Amino acid sequence: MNFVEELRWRGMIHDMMPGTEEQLSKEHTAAYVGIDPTADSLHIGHLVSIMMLKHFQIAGHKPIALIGGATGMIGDPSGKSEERNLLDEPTLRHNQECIKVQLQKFLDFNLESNSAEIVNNYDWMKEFSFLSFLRDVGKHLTVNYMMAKDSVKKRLDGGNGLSFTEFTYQLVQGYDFLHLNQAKNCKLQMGGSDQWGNITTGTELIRRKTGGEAFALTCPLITKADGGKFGKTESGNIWLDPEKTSPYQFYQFWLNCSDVDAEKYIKIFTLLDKETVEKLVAEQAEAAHLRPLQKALAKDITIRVHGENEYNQSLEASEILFGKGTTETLHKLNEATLLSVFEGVPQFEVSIAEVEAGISMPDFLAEKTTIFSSKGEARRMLKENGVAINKEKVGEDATINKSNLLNNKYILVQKGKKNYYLVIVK
RNA sequence: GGGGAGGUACCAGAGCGGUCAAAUGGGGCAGACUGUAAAUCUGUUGGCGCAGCCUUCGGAGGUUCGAAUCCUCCUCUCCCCA
Repeated sequence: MNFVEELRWRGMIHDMMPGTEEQLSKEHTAAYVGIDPTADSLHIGHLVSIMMLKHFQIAGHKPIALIGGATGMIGDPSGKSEERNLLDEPTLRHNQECIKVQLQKFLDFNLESNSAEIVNNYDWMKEFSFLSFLRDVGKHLTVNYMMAKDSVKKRLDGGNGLSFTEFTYQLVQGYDFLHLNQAKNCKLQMGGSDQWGNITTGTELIRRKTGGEAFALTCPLITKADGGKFGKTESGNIWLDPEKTSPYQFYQFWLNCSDVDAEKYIKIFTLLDKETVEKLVAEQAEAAHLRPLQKALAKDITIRVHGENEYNQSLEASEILFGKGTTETLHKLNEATLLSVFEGVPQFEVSIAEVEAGISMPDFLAEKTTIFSSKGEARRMLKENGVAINKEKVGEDATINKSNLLNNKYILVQKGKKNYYLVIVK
């Protein structure tokens, strides 16, 4: 199965320039995707294009990850995007290094023929003078062409205006492609479907300026069945960095996907082959409550990103918290297990003296700890039967005292079904 | 530079002198149902010592018994014309 066929059955192709498939079967090709270096970690939103690179490399081609140090400073008008902050160079470099480490979990940087590579467009844009840019790049494309782009048209019609900077964005990104085309013989750019306009500006620029050939391939934007934004939770992005999103939370994110989404995601975010996926889908249809799809998806991607150990711990933690876990089993857990289960769960400290004296529920939840942001909110939730201590629902009038301690120093608080907090009593 | 419109809770958006802690929708959170799903239904969504009080409607003053609502100045945003 070639690269394009592979992506096709996985539902990862939204649009493709004619001739792309031929180019790839003709010779080994280099392709790139752009990544915004706005943080020192990737989040799962980045994963789609990284998986495209991964498949690309598996197919024997050369993947390039372009860190958008320069473009990130400008702000892509495609979709609504807020004004970006200028990153200073040390931050940029730091982010680039961190991202590289994470990319190594997906791409192979030590191959003889088609090693992955990382480049940063800041490196070639920073010395580029405005005049040279106008002469060497701006001259080759007409404003008419640029205005015909959907992303530009939308903003022009929207009544909100479009700054010159944003308008120019496509030229800068287009120049990246031209640069890589000349420097590294890169002939393909991939990205999300929202990037189509920007990518084609690049291919157009290459054609007009050098007469060379270049291609574009985009994947559909990842959506959720309920229309929500993919990869976001109440607490923000799902990061690959375990400091930002614990392996347990990471694992839970995938495990919690709806059935519809899981089937889509497993094709995109894992390398499981068609046969395996089809088997899992069949199993899901038969015994949906066992959620074979979600489990396989969560397992595969958690191991890839965090490793086998972390996966096993997350699995164990999930079983204790959601499975047969009761107050008794919690009391029976030894300290080491307890701590490893709750690694990555928000923690609070309360003094032993206060616990011995007894603390009222609203005080405990909103004052001694910040599990709730106000006592009113805590009370509300208590009334709604939404708070449990050590897996046992409690009411508004309950108090915290010594009998609630697990291993003499821990209290497990549960807000709703899925949010856990560990209070350490000292 | 001239003219116009407008800044209300997480967002969108009503309210235009008292009955406004502020309609409605979306989003969030929780409960029921379930499979840690989806859909649905219900509750809730400023703070507190919670039948009461305190702080909110861009900012600062003012009018009034009483202001999100009226007046003055400031400020920010957007649109149109030059």
